[in-house]
Amino acid sequence: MKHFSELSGAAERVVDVAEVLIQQAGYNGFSYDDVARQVGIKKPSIHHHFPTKADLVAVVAQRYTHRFRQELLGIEGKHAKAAQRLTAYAALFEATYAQDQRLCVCGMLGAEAQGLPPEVRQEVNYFFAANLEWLTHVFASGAAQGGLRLSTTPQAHAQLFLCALEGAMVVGRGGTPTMGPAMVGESLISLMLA
Amino acid sequence: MKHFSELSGAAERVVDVAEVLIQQAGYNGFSYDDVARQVGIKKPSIHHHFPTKADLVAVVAQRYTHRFRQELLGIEGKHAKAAQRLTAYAALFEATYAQDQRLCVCGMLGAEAQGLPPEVRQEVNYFFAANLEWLTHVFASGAAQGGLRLSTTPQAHAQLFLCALEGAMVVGRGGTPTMGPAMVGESLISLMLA
DNA sequence: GTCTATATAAAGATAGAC
DNA sequence: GTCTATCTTTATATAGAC
Repeated sequence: MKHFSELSGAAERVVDVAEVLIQQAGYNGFSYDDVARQVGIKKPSIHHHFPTKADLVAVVAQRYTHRFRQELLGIEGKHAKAAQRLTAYAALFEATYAQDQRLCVCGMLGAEAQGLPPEVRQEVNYFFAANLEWLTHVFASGAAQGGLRLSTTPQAHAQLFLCALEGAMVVGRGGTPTMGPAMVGESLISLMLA
Repeated sequence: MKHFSELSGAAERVVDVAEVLIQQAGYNGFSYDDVARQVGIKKPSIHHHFPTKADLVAVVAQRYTHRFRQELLGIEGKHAKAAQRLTAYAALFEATYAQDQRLCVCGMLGAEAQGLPPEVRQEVNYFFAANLEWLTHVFASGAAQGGLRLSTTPQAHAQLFLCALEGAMVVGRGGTPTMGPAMVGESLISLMLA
């Protein structure tokens, strides 16, 4: 598969637009023509960069995951305590959601997963696995350092935290203003403070 | 809008099939022809019962929400303690998820909400509002009775609980086996036991 | 890299017969 | 209530010129 680091300028603009469209409407909710119009080129030019829709979306997910992992490293460099890291982690989701209630790319694709091409599913899966691994480490450290009080395994806390944030982006999108990821994350963290 | 209680036998079979298709692939992931084939009739017959796709999906969501509220009443009749009610509530999500990782109808439609017809969005919104109201009451009761230890408002706990369960159905659908709604719910409940 | 033109299939929806 | 036939639009994708 193509790697996002090898994209030309035009191809990168295509990925930029496709990413937002996926966050808004999902894999089945946008077309090559939507992308073409927003980028300002024609449909066949999109196919030139990404022969199939599966190619395009896989690269979108790949780049999204890579950037997310960069953010995780950034959090590790900026915060020492587990609770601070979790707050910063929730803020990543909040930053996306604050832009017109955009969804996590992989949250949206995860919901649609059953009908997606394998290469896309694989990238989505990798995103969740990487996040769970990172969160598991944070919870284990928090428990060891005494800052967090766990009621079960670090793995289960990681799963719970990720699910709560992904869910926060889905719930209430219908219209009624509800709590966003940052507040949901804060509620959960407050339950685990030692 | 049509009410699900007025559906003919054939129309109800259409709704049955559409419900599962929505859970698997979402609003944009299935077609009238998919429904027609599975029901065993032709496409125009579906249009006879539901002129537009928005009509059909709105009725699916409407019936889904009604049945969910019946389940909530059932839980109230079966369990007195807040913690028990929350476990039973999580089991509702687990029962759906256990069938080929089917999603909550309104979780899926919530993710797609930005591109959906207003009448569908309204039903989805009503589902979330009804669930949050019920959960808020359970948490308030649990705190008053002393069975649950809340770190913030009952409203925030309700939001957190619903988000965690909806998220649990999305995360890990990519392939890696992770925790389902029942386990995520149990992890969260264990954090709140007094 | 981008375009015009085109192929092919599928989508949502309607008309009108039975 | 169901069907065949059809309309119209859109989707993904390709061929080949510039």
